[in-house]
Amino acid sequence: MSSQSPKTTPSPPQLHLDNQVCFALYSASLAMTKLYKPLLDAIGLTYPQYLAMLVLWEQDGITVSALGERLFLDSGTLTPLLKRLETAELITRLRDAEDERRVRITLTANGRALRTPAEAIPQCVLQSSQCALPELAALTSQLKHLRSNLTPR
Amino acid sequence: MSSQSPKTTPSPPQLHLDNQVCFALYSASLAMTKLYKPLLDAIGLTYPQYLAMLVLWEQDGITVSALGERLFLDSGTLTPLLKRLETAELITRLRDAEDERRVRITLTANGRALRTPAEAIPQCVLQSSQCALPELAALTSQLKHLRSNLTPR
DNA sequence: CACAATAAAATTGCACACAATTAAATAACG
DNA sequence: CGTTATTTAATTGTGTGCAATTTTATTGTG
Repeated sequence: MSSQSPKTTPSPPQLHLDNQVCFALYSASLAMTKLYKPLLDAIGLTYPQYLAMLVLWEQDGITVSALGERLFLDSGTLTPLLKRLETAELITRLRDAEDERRVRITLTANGRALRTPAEAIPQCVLQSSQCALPELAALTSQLKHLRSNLTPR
Repeated sequence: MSSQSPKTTPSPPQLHLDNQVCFALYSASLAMTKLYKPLLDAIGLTYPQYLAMLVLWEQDGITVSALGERLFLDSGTLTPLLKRLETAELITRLRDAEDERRVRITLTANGRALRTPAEAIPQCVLQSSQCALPELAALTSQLKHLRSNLTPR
């Protein structure tokens, strides 16, 4: 004799949006990307392009597949992204003479030089995040742990 | 007099990929989506469509903008997504008679019925994540806190 | 009531993500 | 040595995300 419609039951708590880790993760990640947007616009990169550049600043001359392993992305995502970085003259894409299947990504002078303005970004993000550094470090480590649990070997 | 190339300096630690919260967040979120993929394929939803359905199972008849506020997504993302859910006959999209600018999203019988198989998913994800529930709950709350700090009011 | 300001969706254009397939090169093996 | 298997990128097609613009409807103001 409730006033509710006879055919519907309330959604169970385990299905509530705000109880889902997956949504907290998804929405926090999108919010983070939006925070980076204006900073990256200033140096002409998109967020995934910035991640690729972070790897290249550490390991120049890496192959597409090695880059993909660092970023957890495949050639379907990376090939067009890298072509755009090439068009922007930040990298070159060259077949490896040793093994013609491989494509090596090498920074141009422009690409190397872009690191200098990029070095200011992490500090900038830290401040906007309104979070303490140790808190963020702890979160990073928990997220890596979760990621490694979620990623099939 | 080092053996290194004279023009390059090692990338500073604050730029290292594995020291970035943003990348931990980004890569964990993508890994989570991949974990959901086979479960959602079984009920014919993509991951963002599933999130929209979670909201609708809680609040049927909501407007597009209210849905967007829950999901932190705008009409540019939601309109095509909702059209696909309409084509799949899970929802209807109807202009509000009170205010013709608004579009109300209402579940169809199929859409309501889909909740039952969906109820098994969270348990399933929990197990695959190899994480303890309290750990995930704590992470969820930290992520929400971060998201609210990152989201401009 | 006219008319400017505001609000809600939709549209357009660009850049991811990713599954699935294809193409080319190398490795493995009988 | 030749054929099969494997590896590496590229390609194709679908579905997001999001900025910017457009369209239509409502609200606010004189």
